[in-house]
Amino acid sequence: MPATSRPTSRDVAQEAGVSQSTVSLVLGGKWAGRVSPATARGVREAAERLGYRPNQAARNLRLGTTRTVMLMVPTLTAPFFGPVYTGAARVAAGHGFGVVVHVWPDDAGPADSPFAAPHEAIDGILASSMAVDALAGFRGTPAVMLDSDPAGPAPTVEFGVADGMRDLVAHLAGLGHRRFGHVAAAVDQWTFRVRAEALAAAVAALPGGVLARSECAIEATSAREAAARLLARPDPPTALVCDDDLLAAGAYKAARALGLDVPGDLSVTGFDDVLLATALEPELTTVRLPAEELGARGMTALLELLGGGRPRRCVLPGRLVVRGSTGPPRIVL
Amino acid sequence: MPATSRPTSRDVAQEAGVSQSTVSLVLGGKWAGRVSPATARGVREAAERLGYRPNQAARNLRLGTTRTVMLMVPTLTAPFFGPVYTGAARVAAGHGFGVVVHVWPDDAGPADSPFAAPHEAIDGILASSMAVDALAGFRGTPAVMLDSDPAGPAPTVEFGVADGMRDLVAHLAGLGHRRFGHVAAAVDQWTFRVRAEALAAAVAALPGGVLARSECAIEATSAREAAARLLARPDPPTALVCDDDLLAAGAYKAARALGLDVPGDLSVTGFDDVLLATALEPELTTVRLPAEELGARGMTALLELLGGGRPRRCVLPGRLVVRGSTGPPRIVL
DNA sequence: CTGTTAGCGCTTTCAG
DNA sequence: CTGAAAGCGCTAACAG
Repeated sequence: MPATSRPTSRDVAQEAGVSQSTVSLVLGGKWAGRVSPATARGVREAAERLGYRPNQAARNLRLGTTRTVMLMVPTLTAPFFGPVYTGAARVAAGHGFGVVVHVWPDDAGPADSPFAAPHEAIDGILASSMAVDALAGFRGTPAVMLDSDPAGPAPTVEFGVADGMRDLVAHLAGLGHRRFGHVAAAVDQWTFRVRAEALAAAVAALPGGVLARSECAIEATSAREAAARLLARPDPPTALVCDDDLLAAGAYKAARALGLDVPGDLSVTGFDDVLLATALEPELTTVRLPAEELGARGMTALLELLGGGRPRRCVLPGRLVVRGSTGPPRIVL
Repeated sequence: MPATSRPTSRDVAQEAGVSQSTVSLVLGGKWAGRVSPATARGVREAAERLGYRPNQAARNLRLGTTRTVMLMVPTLTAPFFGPVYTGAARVAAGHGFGVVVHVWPDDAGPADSPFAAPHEAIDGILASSMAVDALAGFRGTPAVMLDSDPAGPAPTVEFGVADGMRDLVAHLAGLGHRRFGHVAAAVDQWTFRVRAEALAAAVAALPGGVLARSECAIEATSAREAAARLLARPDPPTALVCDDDLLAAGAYKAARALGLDVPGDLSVTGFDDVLLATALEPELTTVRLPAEELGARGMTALLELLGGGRPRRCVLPGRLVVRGSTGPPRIVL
């Protein structure tokens, strides 16, 4: 049962008194010197009058295209990916494309239907925060990788995480910190490797700088334990650099359990600047990563790729946002 | 340029030595006594061998269907809707359906393409946390409403928010609280109206129960101010009931600014149980709303509706989760 | 400058 | 029990 039967291009042709192909040319925007301006206007008016919208299924069949792209993300429960989707979907919609999200690796089993999972019918892939082997099994499908290793085969849109980390260390060093602790996400993603390397390099470049590292899952409880391990060391760090805002929340808990004041006794920083950052007390000094723009730029690049272009690598700078969780280290008498 | 040219049903027919229509019947599962079991098996094997997947565009064109449903949400930046999408998409994928998200009302302008926005080509709508008039302009399209007023025309899947609120008040009353403050979301949504009514009723039913109310945007700073207003009253509340976990984070800030200990001087509760609830210190007593299941049940209902059925109203219970943010009120001497 | 025509891959009568 | 044929709405050759 078709939904509400909508006008077809034949109806428009009839209304305008022309042939179907003329309608197609005009509405497809390819009438440069092939259709008279007067006719074109007539067609457009007829289409308008009838409220004509082309049938996507028919276009897709004819063009061998689906006007659908897949956004691959590692999870949707993390607050970071909602905005990425929003940005991607916004740009896609502007070009008549839909976006389906695919969580990978997937916890759920395979589809229990005789028909294909939706990712069997896509024109392109936007893969966020993935290793390159995520695209295995999709060989031949145009893809753009987001927040991923730019050394891979696909074009990328990334954040300037290394610069962000350097800014963070410069900020803390300027306050007088020298002993740093890294509450590191134990997740094998490019972005976290870069964060770790940039942090290590920046601290090493600092006269008298020392860095200890403790790993945890991206989850508050695990982060609290990792932070506690760092703080239990002899000569504990005066600043905890966390790979993610949520980890910083765990660090706050560890500090509070030890009776340490943030930022009086301990400075804490996050990364990403999600909603949580301002929900915490004190508000979190962090590096803002423009997630929605990542999605938007990624989709722009993918559409360019689908159009036969070769998008250039794009780096979106992260911006240091100083709030109340960082301050000068307490002088130990 | 079609992506990788895939085998068609004609290829399968040839491989199996039968006609295209036979393939269609077998693979469509409608061969009950119309095709011999032997032939059917042959067709299936041929399809398997070739790795055949039916072309959705052709199916859609023929059937006048799109196998796409639209999920309408008020925003994607709130952490609540990611899981809703996940649940909906999981069920949809199991039936060969894709899900496109549509944020409404939309901040962005109209599409800048001559072609339809994707929501022009959908089989059904799943509208979450919306007023019924969100479906205006989609008259005729089957729809299921999520977390919305069940009095509307469409089938609904909702949370038992009223029961959850009653449990919360019972918990607080059991601890000894009588003076309540409601940090209320100033958002015109069914769920918040129900929360407010249930809270008011539960407090009114309590001997000596009093309730003050203060509204705010769903945002930590605004919530902090609303909570501060409540706490500045003569005879301030001993428990702050917040419409949302994020609002509770704001309440924490207000308490801390006044030097009040949570839960020693002030009990605070949230609603939803998002990630934030355990990131706060102390961890938040709240009502868990199974967001992913909301999406899954909603999609199940919508598919039933699309199949000609009439899904029954479904209520998913919320569960009180007691953590560290609630305790007995301090006795004022 | 405009119309005619073929066909994308599939489902579904209708004959055999 | 199986095959032949039509047509969903659209686009792109190719004629005129």
